[in-house]
Amino acid sequence: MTVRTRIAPSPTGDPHVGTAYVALINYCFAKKNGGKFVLRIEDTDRARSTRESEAAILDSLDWMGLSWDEGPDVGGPHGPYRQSERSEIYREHVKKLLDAGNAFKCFCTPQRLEEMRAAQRASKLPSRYDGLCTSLSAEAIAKNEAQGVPYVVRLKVPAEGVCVVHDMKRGAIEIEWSSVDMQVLMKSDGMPTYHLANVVDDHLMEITHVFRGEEWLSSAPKHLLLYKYFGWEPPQLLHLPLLRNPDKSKLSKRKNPTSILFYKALGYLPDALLNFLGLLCVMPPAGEEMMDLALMTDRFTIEHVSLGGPVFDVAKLDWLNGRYIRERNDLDGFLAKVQAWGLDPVRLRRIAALAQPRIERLSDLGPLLAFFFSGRLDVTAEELRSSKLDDAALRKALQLATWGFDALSSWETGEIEAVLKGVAAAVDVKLRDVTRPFYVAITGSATSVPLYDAIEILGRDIVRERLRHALKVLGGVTSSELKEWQK
RNA sequence: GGCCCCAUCGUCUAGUGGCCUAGGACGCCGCCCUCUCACGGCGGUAACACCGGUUCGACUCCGGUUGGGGCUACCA
Repeated sequence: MTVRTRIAPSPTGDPHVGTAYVALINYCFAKKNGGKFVLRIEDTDRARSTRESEAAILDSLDWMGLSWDEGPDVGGPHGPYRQSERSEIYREHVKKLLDAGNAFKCFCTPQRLEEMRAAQRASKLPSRYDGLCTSLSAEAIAKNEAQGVPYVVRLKVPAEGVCVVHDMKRGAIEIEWSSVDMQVLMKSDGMPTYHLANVVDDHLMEITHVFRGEEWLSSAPKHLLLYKYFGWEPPQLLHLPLLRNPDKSKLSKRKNPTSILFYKALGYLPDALLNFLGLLCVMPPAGEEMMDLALMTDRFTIEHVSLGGPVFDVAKLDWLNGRYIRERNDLDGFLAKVQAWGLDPVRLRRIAALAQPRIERLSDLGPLLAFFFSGRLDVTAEELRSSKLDDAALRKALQLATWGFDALSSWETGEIEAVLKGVAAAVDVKLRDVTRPFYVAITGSATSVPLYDAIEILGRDIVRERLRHALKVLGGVTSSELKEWQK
């Protein structure tokens, strides 16, 4: 049997370094065993999935040198590779489950479910669907459907016994069926949930090994149950540890840059970033930690995938990136990389347009534009402070802007301006008064090129990082402030 | 709270019962090189979470404790 692995990102945000890490492991295992590596887009969340995100994820994985044998862009024998285009397949499979009595229609309203969970929480019981709709008569179901009452389809779960999940590294894991929820398999909009789609697709796409994040471990019983209901052989499972922040919590963009785009924007080389991720799952040759993809593939073994959640150590990434810059490039190669990174004609033209009206000598460009070619700016609290806002209001403004920017679906000056206007209103000062500290935080100076353009050109990731830094030098935000401002 | 996973220097890790007075790498410190800095070279700092077993012998096996993490959605 041919080994087939997959990476199945959800296009609901920026391409995450964790996705690249999981992809790398799946890639290495497939290639090492002469198999295929498949890319599938899990866009069953209609509200959050976007084509822009999908494109960014594909571009980023490609940028890092991870190529797939089958996927939405290159096609393949098991397509389509985008779940939103496979609705009919899921519908058929849900029908099979329903007909066999392995799933049931649930007409409970979100309100009832919420009340149910609140009651369960109050009495300290595990949160789990109470099974009300499992006892609905055929007539009641028909009546509801005739009236057009929206419903979901839920998985029937054994009342007792244990499910044994075989993890390739952790061995047998026992989970009580009584702790497994009657998961929604098909949402009221007719789209499947991850749980259903992932099982159906992995089977149909003949995936033999599933290496995925540890966050899926506790839902593995649901997946195994589906394989059983369908009469299919489940793939081998291996749950990978989650990448961590320095404080050991799950790597999150709230605390650290997580987007591959950020690392690209800062001038990390794709080979270095990939090598760095490889150090977390491949044992390098003695005395040498530089590895290209071919070497990592060759050396990959699941025995050397460690289970402890690794901290994403930027200092080590920096060291490795430095080595790639100086050891893997002659001067011409280095120059080409510099040009590709910072002297992209389109970007440069936009920047030049901002600078031209504001300079008297070309040599004014350096100080005026340095912030476009920098990572973190070493801005101090003194520089950020303004007479119009006290520290608390200043922090609130920065935090609200961070949230506002994160929520933007499109990154362009109009939207950016709207966020800042909202922030000004929220802290009750004129726009120009709230804007000043943002100039400092983002451009490093209170006098600079237009802010909205600068923000747009710098990109979401660097802006988030600079706002985070500003917040940090101002003493950070307390959790009570966070709660208060969220309103 | 409940369920589950994990546990070697600050960080990434080697180590699969004796080879371990625990090895490497990053970071940090010192020295050398040197017009500065960086690079490079050399040296140093620093860990088996704890408590019980099993064993002639535990970093390695088992149990408990502690700590960390994940899940607990009509998100993935």
